Amino acid sequence: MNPDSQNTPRYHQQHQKAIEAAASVFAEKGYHGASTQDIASHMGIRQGSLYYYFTSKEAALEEVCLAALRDYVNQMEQISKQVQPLKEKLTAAIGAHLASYRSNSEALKVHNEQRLYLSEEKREKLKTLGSRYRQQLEDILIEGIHSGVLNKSLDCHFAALSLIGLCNYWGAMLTRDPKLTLNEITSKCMHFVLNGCLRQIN
Amino acid sequence: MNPDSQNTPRYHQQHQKAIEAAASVFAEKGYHGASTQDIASHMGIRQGSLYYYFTSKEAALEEVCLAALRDYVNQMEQISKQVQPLKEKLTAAIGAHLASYRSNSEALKVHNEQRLYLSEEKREKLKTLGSRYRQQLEDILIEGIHSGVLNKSLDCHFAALSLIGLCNYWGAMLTRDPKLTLNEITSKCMHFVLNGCLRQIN
DNA sequence: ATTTTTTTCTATAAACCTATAGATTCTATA
DNA sequence: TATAGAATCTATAGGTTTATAGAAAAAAAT
Repeated sequence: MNPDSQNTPRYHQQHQKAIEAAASVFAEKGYHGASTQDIASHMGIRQGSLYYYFTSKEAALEEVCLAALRDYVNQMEQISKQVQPLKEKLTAAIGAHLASYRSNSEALKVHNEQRLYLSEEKREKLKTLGSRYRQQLEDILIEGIHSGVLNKSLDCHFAALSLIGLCNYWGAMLTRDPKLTLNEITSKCMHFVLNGCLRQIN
Repeated sequence: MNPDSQNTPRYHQQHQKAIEAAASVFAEKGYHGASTQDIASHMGIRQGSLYYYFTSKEAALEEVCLAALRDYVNQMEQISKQVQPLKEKLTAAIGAHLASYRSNSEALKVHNEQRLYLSEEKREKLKTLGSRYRQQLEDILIEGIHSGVLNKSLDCHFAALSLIGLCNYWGAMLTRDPKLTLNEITSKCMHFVLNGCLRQIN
């Protein structure tokens, strides 16, 4: 394959479609449960032709994960840049996280559930991006402490990870149960994370 | 195979070993990523011999999930029966959930992450047990409201599910990062769930 | 000690899966 | 319209996987 060929608009567009198809199929069947045949069928080409866009099945998984993270980190960057009170920022962050499960061709779900099946080397690449995303969330929380909205003794690292865990759980639920609405889950998560379960004592 | 043969002590013991081997292998490689060869090797028998204990690979997954849930629901039953203040009960529940990720041959992890690969029919069977477990957690929370410890307006259903999501997340972390200690994560989860992140206003 | 039953093994059929090579069709441009 | 290059297809090698059948070994019963 001529290396230039990857610069045509058509290549770019089909490559994109291939990533989306892979994301969708991996999300449904898991990495090992999905075949390259499944992915190819999903985008309407033959199994062998897929290798014009991916060098291997594992490379497909890597691209899906990278795309998901890049999208997500960018979104978070936008949110954390904005000058807004904590609650608005956090709502935006949680909402974006949950929304990506519905819209993002399930790529984020694949990242969360299937990235362990990548080789160690490829997983490392993801880690950098992934921790940037956690760090941004953490920064939002730290800012919230400084502005006096959040508890001074909050362990922001633990809280950020917990928030991610919570969003991943409800994000996965959103993809399975169409009756759940994005807004409702977002606001319930917000309330849960901010207030906890205890009775407030005034 | 004579159907009586399943009643010998040896059969029972080996069958148990097979379930544990399957749990361990599925936890590490995922259902589709693991082969019946892997499971057999893990328990020191030949691939073909495994079919003396499982009718199929999928049946193995089902048995692992069922065993995990049964164990877990029993544990929860013990905890919810005890007459204890809410915080103690909840700590015991969270602790038991997290602990099972380390001790339980990873069967619970398999249930949480791999049960989607079961046929719909088999998944249904699990649902009953699974919702009993969620219900018990929910009941603990409801009791907490009545005793005045928890917020009256708490959505116990949502909170119970969120708690499960949180425990699954940290449980998975516990299996990956040996530096994390069970007690520390348990108490941090408790604190997070009870108090949330907001500054308490007195 | 012999027979029966249980457990494990060997060997293999049948299906499936990834990845590649080379032929073919399509598309854009000269 | 002829031609070069891009995109897709067909066919297949080489490997793995699940599941089964029948032989062999081990254990239990007579």
